[in-house]
Amino acid sequence: MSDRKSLESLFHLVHALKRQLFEQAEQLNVNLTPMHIRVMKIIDRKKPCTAIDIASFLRRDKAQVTRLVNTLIEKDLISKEPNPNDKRSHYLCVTESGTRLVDEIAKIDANTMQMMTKNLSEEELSEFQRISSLMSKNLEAR
Amino acid sequence: MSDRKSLESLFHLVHALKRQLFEQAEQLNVNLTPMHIRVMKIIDRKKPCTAIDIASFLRRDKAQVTRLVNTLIEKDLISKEPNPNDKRSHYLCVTESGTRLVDEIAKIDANTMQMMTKNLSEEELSEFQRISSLMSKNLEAR
DNA sequence: AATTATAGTTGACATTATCAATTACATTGC
DNA sequence: GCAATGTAATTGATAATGTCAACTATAATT
Repeated sequence: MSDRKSLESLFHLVHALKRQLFEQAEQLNVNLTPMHIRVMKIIDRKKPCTAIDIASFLRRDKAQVTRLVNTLIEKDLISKEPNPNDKRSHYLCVTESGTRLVDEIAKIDANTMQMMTKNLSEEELSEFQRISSLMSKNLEAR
Repeated sequence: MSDRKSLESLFHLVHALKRQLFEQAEQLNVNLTPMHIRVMKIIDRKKPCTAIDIASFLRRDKAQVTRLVNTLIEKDLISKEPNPNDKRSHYLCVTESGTRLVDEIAKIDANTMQMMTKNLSEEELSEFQRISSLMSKNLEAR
């Protein structure tokens, strides 16, 4: 069960979290996926924000970002503004209805976070995050 | 960056780990995916093992397990034996070539684990696993 | 014996992800 | 200034993972 040298506990957490995020997305009633929601949060936080910013933050292919962004534009949650420094690029901006969605996301997010960490101390949580960062850096440093 | 109340560090770890597992799978040169490899490990460890055992351990749909198992059978890595207690069900058994693969997997796995946790103490690692378990239980308990 | 439950399979489909090729613009070095 | 090279974004193709619903066959329950 508690195999010191196995990743099962992490795998199970990841899977449970994924399901949780899908349910979160459903609660928003706006037909978006978890990745769309992550992108909304990123655009809301980082201003100005380009597609490349999103791709590099998420460490994802630009192709995926383009498609996620397109859906968000179709749904009038974000808009593309010209990037004065680079005609190839655009600034992505949260619209009014996008802002309302981001507010909803924040509330639901807080609930999830609280549920997930309800019996953990601040120290345990930050320790968990510190170790997560170390491990991902170990994997990425190659 | 180090947002106390965000899951970004975990998300990044998950993504880095996923990439790592794909590379592991490629190293095996047997055209299997990370999930196939997880299933091989499960069948090897749990004897006897049925498809339902795998589904419940992975918390995955039976449909997915059926397909993963079928690929492994096609590649002669596991075989289906009759389950004497239930004619609907089968015992899944690692074949000879499957056993050789499992051995290779173990080696590559150990390398990954070492790389990922190289600057972590035993205590940190087990703390990480303890917290992971707690969080996934929190999410699953509903 | 009839009803209900379970093991496994199959088909359809959504989400996430990557790669390669392309277009348009930007930057660098001559 | 201009050629070469690099970068932002898009599009098409495709793979891996995951879920749901419907189904068959067998098991368990009443």
